[in-house]
Amino acid sequence: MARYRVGLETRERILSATRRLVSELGVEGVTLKAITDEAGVGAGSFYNLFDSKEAAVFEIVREAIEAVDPDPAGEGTDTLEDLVDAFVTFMTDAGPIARIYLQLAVGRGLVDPVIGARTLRSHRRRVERFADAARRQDPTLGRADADVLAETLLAGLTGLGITSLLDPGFHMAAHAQRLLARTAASVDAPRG
Amino acid sequence: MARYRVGLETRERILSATRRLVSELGVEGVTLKAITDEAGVGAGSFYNLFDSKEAAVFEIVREAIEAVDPDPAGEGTDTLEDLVDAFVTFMTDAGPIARIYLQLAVGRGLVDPVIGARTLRSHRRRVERFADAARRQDPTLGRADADVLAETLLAGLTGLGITSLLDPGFHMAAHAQRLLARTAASVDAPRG
DNA sequence: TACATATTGGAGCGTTCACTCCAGATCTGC
DNA sequence: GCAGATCTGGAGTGAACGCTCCAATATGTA
Repeated sequence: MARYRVGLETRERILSATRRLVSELGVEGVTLKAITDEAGVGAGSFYNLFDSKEAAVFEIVREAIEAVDPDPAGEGTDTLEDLVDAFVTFMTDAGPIARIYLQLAVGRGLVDPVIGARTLRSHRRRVERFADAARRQDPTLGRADADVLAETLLAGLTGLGITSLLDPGFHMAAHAQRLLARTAASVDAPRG
Repeated sequence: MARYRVGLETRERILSATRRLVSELGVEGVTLKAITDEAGVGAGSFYNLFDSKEAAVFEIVREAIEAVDPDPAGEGTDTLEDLVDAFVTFMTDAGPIARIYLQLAVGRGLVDPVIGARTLRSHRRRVERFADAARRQDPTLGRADADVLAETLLAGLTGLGITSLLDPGFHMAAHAQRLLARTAASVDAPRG
């Protein structure tokens, strides 16, 4: 939507403001006015660049997820451990944004079909990446088994992530490492 | 708050209406007016019986969770499998209410400190019940190990529940059974 | 029956807030 | 430096909605 340089700069100012405010107050806690005031622009400028308040929020979440991607180019060089680490990093280091992500993906995705479909799509892509990494590490692993492993691992990570955001004292990294070790082990030797 | 018979009946009508509407439209999607219209009462009657719209929603979620409890009396007779089954039943059979539960616990709990604290408390209670059941089944299991097992298992179940609500084709029961088998097995033989 | 207490409906209050509109300023390619 | 597109602020719109208030009525109790 932005074509001129000033427009692109304004866009960045708005995204920074949105990131700051939404991190602190959550999606519902932030008004459009707060964002435009913080960015030093009028509402008209905002709507010249974004379709809605939500669109700006989606954008900052997207950027935050992309920032921790261990293989942004999609070259297939990431290991299962890389992916788990990235997930943990996102949940712990990008805490406030991770909160927003879950608020949107779970809180809204379960109610709004459009957001739900979007969430499901990105979930499926993530499962596939986890499964691919698992098969690279253990070529004897069948596609179906790898999918189940990936689905289970991701489910566990998501649950741990939620707990970690609810409980500041929760040590997600340790739990995630144990989870990865167990999940992988149970594939090598299905009944220990 | 209700003392007279008519009040108790009104309370039930309001809860039924809330259950119906909120199941269909989500918490934010339902207005107080919709609830009172559906229940055939005025706003005054509603507020005579409930502190807020939210209070009524919490109540129906509480009742739905209680309804699947395999050991409501807390006699310590439930097995790990019972608890996993109850969780799966809640997520699949009570689908619409489970949606509301997650919407509140995750979507709101991560933003509103009061709801967050409440969610964390019930999470801790649930971890304890899972851990107790695990130790009854395997008395050699240490308390710390049981807690880790419970925490991990619950995290996985939560993640699977979210996926199951997002993806109608997802077979949660099968994944949960596998998860239980693997989690338990990995404790008996930590490194397969 | 008389009295205290509970219940009732629903008008309306007070507020919030995303978004529209548009005239004028600014930009960029030619 | 001109034309046409883009960008700008911010007043204003319009709708939403949780909750209060209270006089009238119903209920239970002694």
